[in-house]
Amino acid sequence: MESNIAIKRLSALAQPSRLAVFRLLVKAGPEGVAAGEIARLLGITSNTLSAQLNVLTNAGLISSQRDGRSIIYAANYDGMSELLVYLMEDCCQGHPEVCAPLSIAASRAACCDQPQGALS
Amino acid sequence: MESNIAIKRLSALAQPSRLAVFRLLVKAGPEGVAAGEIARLLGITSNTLSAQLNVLTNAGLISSQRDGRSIIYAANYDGMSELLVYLMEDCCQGHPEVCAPLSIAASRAACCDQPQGALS
DNA sequence: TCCATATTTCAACGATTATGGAATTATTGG
DNA sequence: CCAATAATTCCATAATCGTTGAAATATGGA
Repeated sequence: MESNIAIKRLSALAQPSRLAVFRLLVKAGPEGVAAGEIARLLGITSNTLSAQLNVLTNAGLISSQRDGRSIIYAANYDGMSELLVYLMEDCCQGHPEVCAPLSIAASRAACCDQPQGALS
Repeated sequence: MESNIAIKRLSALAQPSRLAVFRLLVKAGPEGVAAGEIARLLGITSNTLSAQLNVLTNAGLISSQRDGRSIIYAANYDGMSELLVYLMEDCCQGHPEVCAPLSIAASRAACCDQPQGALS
């Protein structure tokens, strides 16, 4: 992952409305939520939300798909995953003991009951 | 973790110089790096760097300690860990299959060879 | 005390960004 | 084709942010 893409994603998430939108979509799962409903749920005007959705999309954090008159937005889990990897990837250079808590936190925060054998 | 703190940390990291500083300190480990050396390594003027270090400090991502004439900065791994947990904490509400790759990525990116039994 | 080094603070400029009103495009149903 | 709904684009304004020169503070050594 390139630095400028990481910046783009961090910038996209570093704004209250966009972070709320992203977390809403993360919670909503792969089915996604229509733009209008996002606006209603978060109390944002539609044109402002449109700009925010555009930023998140350009950052590769969400994707969209038309469904009739609505456009459905969904979180891009791969994009989020890449960012997390980027933020953590240099944490152990010569100091594995330092970021052990980080590793544990990541494992615990990530999915509820994943089999630990999943990591090759 | 509160939303505004997450925003503060994401904002702090969402800037090229600051992300570079943070990753440098993450790589450097707990011994840290003096402000002047950070400036030299990254080619940033000292006053600009001082402002950046202040932002990272206020976000709880780094901490400092005087050593003679120099001030040594070091990454705050706990602060980073909290942010990662916050970003991931809602990813599995009813859809564990979706964020399994994220969990695997987190485990793989985090420390090199941590014993898997470390997670309770 | 005086000087050099290390870092921070202050003030100001230029650039970027978030926001909302108004107009525009796209889709559905009558 | 026309009206209604859904979302986006355009434009202007206000606010925030990064950067730098210059001055100020803190420490160590002579």
